[in-house]
Amino acid sequence: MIKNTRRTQRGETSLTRARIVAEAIALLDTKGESGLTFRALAAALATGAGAIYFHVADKDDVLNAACDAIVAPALDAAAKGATPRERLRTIGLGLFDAIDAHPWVGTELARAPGTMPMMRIVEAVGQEVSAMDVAPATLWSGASALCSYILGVAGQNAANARLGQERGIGRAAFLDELAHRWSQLDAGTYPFTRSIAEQLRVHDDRADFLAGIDLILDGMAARRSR
Amino acid sequence: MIKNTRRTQRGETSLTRARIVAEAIALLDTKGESGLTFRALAAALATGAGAIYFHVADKDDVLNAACDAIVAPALDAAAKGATPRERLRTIGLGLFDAIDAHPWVGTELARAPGTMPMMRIVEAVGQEVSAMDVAPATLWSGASALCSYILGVAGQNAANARLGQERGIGRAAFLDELAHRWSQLDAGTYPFTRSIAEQLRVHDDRADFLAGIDLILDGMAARRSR
DNA sequence: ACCTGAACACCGTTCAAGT
DNA sequence: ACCTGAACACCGTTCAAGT
Repeated sequence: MIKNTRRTQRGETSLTRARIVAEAIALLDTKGESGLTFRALAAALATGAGAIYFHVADKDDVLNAACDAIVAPALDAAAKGATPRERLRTIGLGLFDAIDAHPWVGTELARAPGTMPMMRIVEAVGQEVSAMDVAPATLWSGASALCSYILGVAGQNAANARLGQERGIGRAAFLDELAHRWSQLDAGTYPFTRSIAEQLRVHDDRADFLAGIDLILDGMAARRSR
Repeated sequence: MIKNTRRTQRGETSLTRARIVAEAIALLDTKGESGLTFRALAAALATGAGAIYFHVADKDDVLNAACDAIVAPALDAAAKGATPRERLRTIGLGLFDAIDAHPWVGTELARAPGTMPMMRIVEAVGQEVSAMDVAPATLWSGASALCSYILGVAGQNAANARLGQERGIGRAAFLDELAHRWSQLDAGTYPFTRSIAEQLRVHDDRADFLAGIDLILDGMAARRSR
C-alpha cells in the first residue's frame, strides 16, 4: 500500500496479482481464449512478460484465478428462493448466465477439476441437495449428476460461443448453420438428429438448461418415494 | 493402391490420412494431449511436417478424425439390450469406457460441437429416447440433458486423467490427493464438500455415471405419468 | 524487492524446391 | 502428385541484468 511511491505518484498502479487477473479477464472477454498470452498481458499492463511471473505461478494460475473471479460472485448472487429446488435453479441459472457472458469460463471449468471455482460449485449444489430430503445414496449421485450436467452444458455453450467467435459469425449464426446442416442429413441413418434440427434453431438455451435440472431433480424425487 | 511402387516395394506404406490418424491416436494415448504435434507426427511417420498437410486440413482435422475413430466403433458396439433404457445404459457405458481408455476424446468432444462424433452421440441417444414413449416436449429436453450429462462426465474424467498423467501420478492417485484436500476443508464454509470427501475416494466411476443416467431417465418417466 | 527484455525451446502452418 | 525441410510468426517460461 505505501510502497511503489514513485509509480503511484504518477498515477500508475503497481503490478499486482489482482490487476493481472483483471486484465486477463478483459483480454479473454474481448479477444477470446487465444487472446490471452503473456505478451499481450504484459503489453496491456505496460510491463515486461517476465514481470508477471513475480505475481503468478504460470498461465494455468492466471486462468484459474480469472475463472474463480467470475464464478465466485455469480454463485454468491444466486442461491435465492424459498425451496432447495428453487435455489438450485437460481444457482444453475447464475452459472449459466455467467458462462454465457464469459464463454472461456466454461472451457476452463472443464479443464481444471478440484480447483477453487469447481469446489464452490460442488459445495453450492451439494448444500441444496442436502437440504432436499433425499436418501443418503442419492445425495452423492444426485449432487454429482447435477454438477456433471451443469459442466456439460457449460462446456458445450462455451464451445459454441468460441467457434462462433473464431469464424467471426457469432454463436447464434453458428447454431443456425449447424441446424441447417442437421436438417440436410440422411433421414435413414440420422432420423433423430434430422428431426430435431428445427428445435436446435428455435430453442431457448436457458429454458432447456433448466429443464435438464428439473429432470434430474424429478428423478431424485422419484427415487425418494419408492 | 498401385502407386508409390518404389515405397511399397521396400515394405513402407505410403502416407495416407488413415495412417496419420492412427499415428495421432497412438501419440495421444501414449504421450497425452500435449504429445500430439506435427513434428512428432512427422517423425513417427518418417516424413516431413509439411507432408501431413497434403492429407489433412489442420490439427483440428486430425484431432476430430482421431476422436471419431474412437467414438464410432464404441457406439456401434454398444446399443445392446431389450429396452430403450437398457440400450441407453450400454451406449453411455460404451462411451464412458472408450473415454476412460482415451481421455483426450473427452477433451476433444467438449471442444467441437456439431462434428461427426458429436452427431453420432446425439443420434444414438436420441433414437433410444424416441423409442421411450415420452411426451414430445420431453424428447428434446431429455435427449439434450442426457447428452450434456454424458459430455460433462466425459470432460471431468478426461481432466482427471490428464492432470494425473501430467503430474506423473495417475488418475487414481490424483483423486486420492483431491479427496484428502477436500477432507481438510473448513467445515463451516464447505460442509458438503468436506462430508463427501470419503465418497470421492471410494466411489465407482462407472456406477456413479450410470446412476446419473438413471436419474435423468427417472425424471423423464415421472414427467410422462403426470 | 521488483521489474526488464532478450533468449530458449518449443508450437502450427506455409511454401519454394525437389522427385 | 506428392514430399521435403527450412522459414515464419508465434507461444510459455526463464534468467541475467538492472533499479
